[in-house]
Amino acid sequence: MKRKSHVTLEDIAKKLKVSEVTVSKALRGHSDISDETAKKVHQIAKELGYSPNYLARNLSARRSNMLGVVVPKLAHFFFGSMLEAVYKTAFENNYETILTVSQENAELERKHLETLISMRVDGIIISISQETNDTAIFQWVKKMGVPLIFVDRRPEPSLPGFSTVLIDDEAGARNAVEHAIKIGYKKMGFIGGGSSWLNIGKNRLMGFTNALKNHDIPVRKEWIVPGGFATKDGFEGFMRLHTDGNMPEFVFAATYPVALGIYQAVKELGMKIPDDIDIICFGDSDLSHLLSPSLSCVNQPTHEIGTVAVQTILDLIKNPDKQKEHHLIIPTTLILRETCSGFSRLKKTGAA
Amino acid sequence: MKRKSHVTLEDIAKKLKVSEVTVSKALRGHSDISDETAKKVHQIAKELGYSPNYLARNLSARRSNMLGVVVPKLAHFFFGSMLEAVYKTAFENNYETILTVSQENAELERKHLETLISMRVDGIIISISQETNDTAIFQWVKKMGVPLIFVDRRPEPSLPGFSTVLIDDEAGARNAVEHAIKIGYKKMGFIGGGSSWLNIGKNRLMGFTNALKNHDIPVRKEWIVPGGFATKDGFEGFMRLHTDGNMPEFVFAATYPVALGIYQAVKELGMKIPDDIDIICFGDSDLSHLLSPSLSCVNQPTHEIGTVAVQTILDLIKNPDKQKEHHLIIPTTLILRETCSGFSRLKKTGAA
DNA sequence: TTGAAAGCGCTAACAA
DNA sequence: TTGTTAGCGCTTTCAA
Repeated sequence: MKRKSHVTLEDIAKKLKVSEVTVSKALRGHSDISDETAKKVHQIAKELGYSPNYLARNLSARRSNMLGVVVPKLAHFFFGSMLEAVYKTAFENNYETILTVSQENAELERKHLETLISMRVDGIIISISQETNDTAIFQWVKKMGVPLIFVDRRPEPSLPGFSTVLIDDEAGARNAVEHAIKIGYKKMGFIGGGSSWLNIGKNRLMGFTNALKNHDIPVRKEWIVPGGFATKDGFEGFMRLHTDGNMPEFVFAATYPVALGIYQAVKELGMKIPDDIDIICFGDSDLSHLLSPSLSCVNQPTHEIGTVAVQTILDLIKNPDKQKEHHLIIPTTLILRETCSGFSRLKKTGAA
Repeated sequence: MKRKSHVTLEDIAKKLKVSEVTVSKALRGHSDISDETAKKVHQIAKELGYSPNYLARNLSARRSNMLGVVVPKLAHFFFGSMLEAVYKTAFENNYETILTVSQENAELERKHLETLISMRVDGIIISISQETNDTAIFQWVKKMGVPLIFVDRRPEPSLPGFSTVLIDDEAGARNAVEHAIKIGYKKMGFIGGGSSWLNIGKNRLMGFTNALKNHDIPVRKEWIVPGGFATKDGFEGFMRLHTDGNMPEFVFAATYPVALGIYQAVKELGMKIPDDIDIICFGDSDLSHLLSPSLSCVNQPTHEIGTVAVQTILDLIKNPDKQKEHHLIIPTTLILRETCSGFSRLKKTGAA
């Protein structure tokens, strides 16, 4: 494990016959130092191949310039895309991003939070796992003096004292379902995202039921199939609906992966979208438009979420005193493609 | 930026009237310490809410238990999926993963490598950007005494002194194209992945040409459209092919995103797969089978790559002396779906 | 089994 | 503008 030790401030200082402090300041562009000295220092640092030791720097300075991030999944378009923006914005603000993945597992999530605290990150951005229902760990993080914000997914009910950057889940789902109603659908189903301690499942379902209420359409329990947020939840959910017989004519998928699972189930069952079942889902992806039929979605601006999340946490880091809560709600847009288009409905009514 | 300071070893030591060293050892399960003392120490640590300071620990111990990772893109199935395995394997081995994203940009990649060195990661796993053609930075990393391995993408020609975990690109592409030839195609095209300083583009193209050579089919330059590895490269590549007129009957896509771009172009041009053009691509995704027609692929075992990459770098970290190169080549499998199936070809020859 | 001493490489006061 | 002093919180000898 031993390796030839790195060049240090001391090496540069000795070579130039100045103090370490002078070198340290010069390297960090401190205004104290004369242009001449600064130039020399940079010169020698380059010659010697100096690489500052962040461990030492951060330990000494009592801040790490690191942001901790916890997400439930990586290989999903939403998180991958959001994280690109997080990395970019953090980098632009001179922060390093320490990413951890909970794999939708509450225990792993807890360990990751402990690790991030031990790494002394300056702040934490988290999108909680679908299992997380114990909020003690977040209180502990807070007690450790590290600001934490929830992005996209937060505990339900909301946790006082923590800022959030959320999507307008209720309105997004409601608008989509009202669109389906306008086209003429009356038998409405909902699949996925059922855990009652997560905001996104609850609010999307609420948007769904609100849409039905607004149009005096009865909510039928047997057409609401809760579950997780993954592809397999969509697949199994639709299969269950099918086994029960008496299908709805439209389903709202709680997430994009859920919609993929539904596509898969529909294909296996030899059914057709939109003829046998029509669909809109919450969340877009770069290839929704390549599915057949192309999938209509409630679009979440993934990059904006990532960017705003970083800005929010940086603000909290820089102003630890006025710890008032920020609650940003980011609006969605409905993107209509081939599913649930007026056209597909017309075809059907014509045929009926 | 100030915050109430954390609990330290000293706090625990004072409370127990033992030395810091004893506490440090006890907390790390060092064999020196009596069970009794150890128990007490853990007890108090818990009571006080002690969280070890990794910055201090790593600075003092001269190793960080951190792995640095650089990938070109995040929102792509291949990297997202590979990274899940990297995180998992690293975690199981008590390593933290520091992920950085180059966005296919060589300059950013260089900065990230410098940052990782400054963070004093114990080793680096990198999949280089499609722009990277200056290898000096890798030599510099080596000089800094930090082991680095290339995974999936490495500079071309290969860089002596660095271990690699690669896919068998040549064989994967060759087998796929030979399959297409067996089905009866003779007019063969290749789109994407053109930069000659990246192994994957070069070797996949080589597999393509080898397949043609093996079957005495002439390689036609105008049907080989180089470019990058992204969706837009596939789209633009296919459009160029179309503008030139005189299309091939089959194209091999250098990557999965390239194939998506081709699907998009085909759709916009009002053409049909596989009737007008047939396709196989290098790299699978969780929803290839939902495309229409479902896409046949050369499957790369993403999880295996990530796992093996971590194992390789850990081995290098643990045995810095015997620095012999490891070169792992991971085989691929051809997954046939609706594109380029015998069936689709039969239909066509029947119709021709 | 325990602890004293020395330092990892850097930065933040404060003096000069 | 530069340097001195005093840590940051921990681990690694090595002696007791």
